[in-house]
Amino acid sequence: MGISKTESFSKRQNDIAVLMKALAHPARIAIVEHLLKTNSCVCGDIVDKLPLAQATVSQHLKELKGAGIIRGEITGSSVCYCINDTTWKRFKGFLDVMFTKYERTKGTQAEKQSASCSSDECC
Amino acid sequence: MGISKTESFSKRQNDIAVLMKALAHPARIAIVEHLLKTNSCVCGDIVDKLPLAQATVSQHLKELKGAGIIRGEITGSSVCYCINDTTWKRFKGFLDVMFTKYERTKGTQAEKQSASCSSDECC
DNA sequence: ATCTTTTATCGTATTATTGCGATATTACGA
DNA sequence: TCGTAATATCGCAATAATACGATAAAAGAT
Repeated sequence: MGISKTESFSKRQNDIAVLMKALAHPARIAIVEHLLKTNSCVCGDIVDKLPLAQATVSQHLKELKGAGIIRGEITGSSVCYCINDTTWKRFKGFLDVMFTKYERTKGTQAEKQSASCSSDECC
Repeated sequence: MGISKTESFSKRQNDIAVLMKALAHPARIAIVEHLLKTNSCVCGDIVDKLPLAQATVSQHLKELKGAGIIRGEITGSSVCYCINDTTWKRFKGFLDVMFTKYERTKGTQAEKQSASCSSDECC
């Protein structure tokens, strides 16, 4: 997507961005949602569920795996995918912090923001 | 980023992907974190805080705004940015559902998954 | 050994993103 | 009105993502 000045940002910010990017495609959301629902994650099943060619699905799986969001285990000639607990918890942790920050700021400035950011001092 | 078959996926999945994509860059994470911390969101302040040219920051702001994550209000010759409450809550809602699904599946299959997805029936 | 099934990788056309200088736009002040 | 300050947009070069057919690689089955 064009050169990115990742080195100018914190590791934390880059980590979050990597996870978000991995989920920044409806096919990958579909894959993750499928894995969240059923833990049955043979690659072929995922290919069958998605309206994309096998090669394309494989590429999406690779990206999710690259970001650490899923793990794949070889079982004979098929591969079994599942959510990577460690990363998923880390992701949830990042978001919890952000959502908490939001609530805190919201709460502090409740009156000022009542008219949804249209007062002089809202920003 | 190349043609995407968005029409093949649900509105929900596309909506989530759009929000994730908007946050899939460390600069945009930095902007959102800044807005979460201080509600002071004059555009110039953000430009000063980021190691990017003004034009580039403006483009990132536009993308965040396009996804509905932030809102911009014109105040004289400057623009005041803040988190868009509606979208932010919707985003949190999407993620809450995913995290809940995860906990549920995890709980249900606690024994099977004990060895972290390496048993025969894990997937 | 050969064929089949399953998944990954390669090659490639198309399209999107990133970053920035240059320039336009808008509001304010002298 | 003219100049200045604050943002947005344009245009471009460089790079990354998407999708898929073709093909490779690995494991089972016959």
